[in-house]
Amino acid sequence: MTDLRPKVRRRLDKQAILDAAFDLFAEEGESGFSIRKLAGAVGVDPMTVLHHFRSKDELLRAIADHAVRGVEIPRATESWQNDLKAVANTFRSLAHRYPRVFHLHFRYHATGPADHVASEIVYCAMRRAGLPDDRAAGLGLAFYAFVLGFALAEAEGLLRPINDADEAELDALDADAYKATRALIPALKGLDPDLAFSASMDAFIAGVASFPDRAPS
Amino acid sequence: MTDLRPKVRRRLDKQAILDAAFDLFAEEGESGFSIRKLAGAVGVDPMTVLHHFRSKDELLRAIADHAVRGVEIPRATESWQNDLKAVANTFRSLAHRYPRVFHLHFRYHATGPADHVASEIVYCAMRRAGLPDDRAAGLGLAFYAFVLGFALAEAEGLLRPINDADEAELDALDADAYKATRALIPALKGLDPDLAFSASMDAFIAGVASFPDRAPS
DNA sequence: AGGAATACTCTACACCGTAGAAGTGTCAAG
DNA sequence: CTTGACACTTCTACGGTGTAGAGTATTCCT
Repeated sequence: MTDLRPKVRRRLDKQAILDAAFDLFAEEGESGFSIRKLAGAVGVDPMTVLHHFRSKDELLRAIADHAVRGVEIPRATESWQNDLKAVANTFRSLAHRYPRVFHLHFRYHATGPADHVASEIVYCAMRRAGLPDDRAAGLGLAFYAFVLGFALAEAEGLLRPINDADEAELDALDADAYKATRALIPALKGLDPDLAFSASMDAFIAGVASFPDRAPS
Repeated sequence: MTDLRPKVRRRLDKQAILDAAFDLFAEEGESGFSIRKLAGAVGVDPMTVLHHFRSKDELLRAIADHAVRGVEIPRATESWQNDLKAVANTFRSLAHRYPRVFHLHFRYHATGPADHVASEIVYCAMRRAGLPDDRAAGLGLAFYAFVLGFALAEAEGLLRPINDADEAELDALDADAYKATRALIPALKGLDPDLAFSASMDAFIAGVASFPDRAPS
């Protein structure tokens, strides 16, 4: 009945493979990742990998889980606003740390322990903000999607300050039709993603706080 | 010097290939898409595809462009709030229409005409909301990232109402540690993504409208 | 010790993107 | 009309991929 030994051995190997897989994926990105490369890096036959993970898809799922498993969700505080910001910052810094892995969270929407902890904090915050249950659920999920989306966009390079080529492209736009875009070129050159993120978080939170049909807190 | 004829012929073929590529990708998803399948569907040699698109990567980029090229961005109105919502709805419905294609917008952050039109409206709205230029740039981009992120999350199934299996998983969570999550299970079962989206848009917009250092509108 | 389970490897197959050479048809210049 | 240039298409081939299936080695339980 006590089958610890084989499992110990097996689990160690499986974990070692997963660690190596994560490292390889984080370094090379999805296009540079293959089971054969991974097997080569671990010094093992490719089919050994598939013995532990039934398919590449399952391995990628495990990689996605592995990333989120390492995050520390800060405990809830007395301010729901701060709690929301803390959750948001946690996921954003996760995306910063592993920019090439982060998109897997969308493909395999992980519902591991860390995700449950995070969404509990979000839901709790929404209710503490005085929202009725249906609103809390919807806005909580939307908040989650927003945060993940922002983090992904950032990881994929969508929010980088514009370079000279970008500037030239914007400068070539019609001066009348694109007045605002052209006027903001200097601001876009000096864009601070941290500031943009915290400002937009503040905006969203302020919007939640002033939600029409909320109860008094 | 006048080499119009051959180009006309060529463009038609190239466009036909791109159309077929888009259809195949939209139907099968990225994992079911290959140059060889596409070539088979068009009735042409695989290398012909690569003659028109230098590589698969370039073809995918063209597919991403193709999707966004078809969207109609509504013209700016007198209400910047409505303009923001209109842009948001445009991209969200794009994701609804082509859920398996939408993630390409993150990989190849398209800056085609449609994107310029959309971001002009967003920037213009932010300035009309009274934000200073640096804030307008940051919040405009953040708004964009939020909207794309929400749409992607939805396309990937992150915002579907929970099913019985999900419910059982949530129900199995610790009753004390996950009070809010468990309390919201009924709301999550009846979740309305449209409502969640519009409510969160309202929240964000209300937050922008009440931004501290904005000028009087 | 014997048997069963587990871990691992080898071989093989179908599929992939694409480099390079070899047609093929069309057109402008001689 | 011939010739050359050129865009277009195809053929062949190479190295890479995920993984099914059979075989081997190791380990554990009785």
